[in-house]
Amino acid sequence: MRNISDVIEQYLKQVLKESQANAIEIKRQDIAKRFECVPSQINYVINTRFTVEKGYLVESKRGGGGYIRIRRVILHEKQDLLASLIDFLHNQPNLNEQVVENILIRLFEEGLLSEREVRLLFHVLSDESLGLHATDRHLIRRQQLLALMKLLSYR
Amino acid sequence: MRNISDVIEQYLKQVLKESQANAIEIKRQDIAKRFECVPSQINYVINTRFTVEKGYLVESKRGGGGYIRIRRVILHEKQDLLASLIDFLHNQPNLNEQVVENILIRLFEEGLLSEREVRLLFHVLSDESLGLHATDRHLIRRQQLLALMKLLSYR
DNA sequence: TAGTCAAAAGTCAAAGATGGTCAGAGGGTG
DNA sequence: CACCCTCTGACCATCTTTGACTTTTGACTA
Repeated sequence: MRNISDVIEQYLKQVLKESQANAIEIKRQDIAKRFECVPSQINYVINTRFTVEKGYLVESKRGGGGYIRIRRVILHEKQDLLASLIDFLHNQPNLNEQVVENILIRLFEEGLLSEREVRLLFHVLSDESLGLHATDRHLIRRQQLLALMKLLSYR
Repeated sequence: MRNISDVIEQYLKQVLKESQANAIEIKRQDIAKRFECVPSQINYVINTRFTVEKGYLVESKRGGGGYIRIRRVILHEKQDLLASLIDFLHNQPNLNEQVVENILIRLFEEGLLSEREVRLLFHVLSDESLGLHATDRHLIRRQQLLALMKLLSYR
């Protein structure tokens, strides 16, 4: 293998495969030492190889007792729908309540959200809840809906 | 477990669970000795892990015969829980990710949200999703969480 | 009763321990 | 050569641990 990133990637995937739990917890420093590279190399590997689209979920904690946890997740089969909604969100400047509702209902119809989840989210994303000026509302909704899509992309 | 704070947290929660009274009384010095740490470590654990929004109440007394009493607050009535959280939201200026997570998990523990709903909402209310400056984030979170409480209050 | 002292617990800031980010240098490939 | 990955290190953010100093409380003493 030609570069260290690939080697580290393979190593992590191997460990992941061997673990029962679908998840591993590593110490950045340890891995860096094992492969004799700088710690930030590990971030590079994770950012380029263990992304959500590739079916991985990464959490971490800093400070004493810190760790990086990598989890294998199963992607939802409706990636196309999500991609098109994400695309829509990026190009639609006007995210008023009606548009938000449409999106949420669409997600419900496609089986990605329950009725109750739609209600919760709609309430949280409503004009009343957000307050603010219209432009800010649109902006925040876009970001929050995008975060939602990202979460829905796996089970 | 990685760090002493987590260990002490687990220990205290265990003792709490085993006690009949929903409350325990400890001597700071004793706990510190048991885990071989400085006494103020205990304060750290209490301040970071046994917070109001997580549903804990802490009282203490100094001097001879001093103690620290930790009480688990259990609110069987949905309205009581929501009222106390609403109260908390109004009085807590600092609504960072950790606090938001604590609140959502509390709602889960008391049966008002499912695990998945917690994940959805936490994601939507995360730093990453909100972007913005800290103060604005806190503000928006307060409003959105209050909206959530309101919705949850009528079943 | 007032004063003193020792035994708690509290506070806070500095030091320690991790992980994250980012921009620029380095290298391989079409 | 141009471009796209990789690699590196300086600097940043966050959580934990530690210890010096402070405050509170009750018992004992004058």
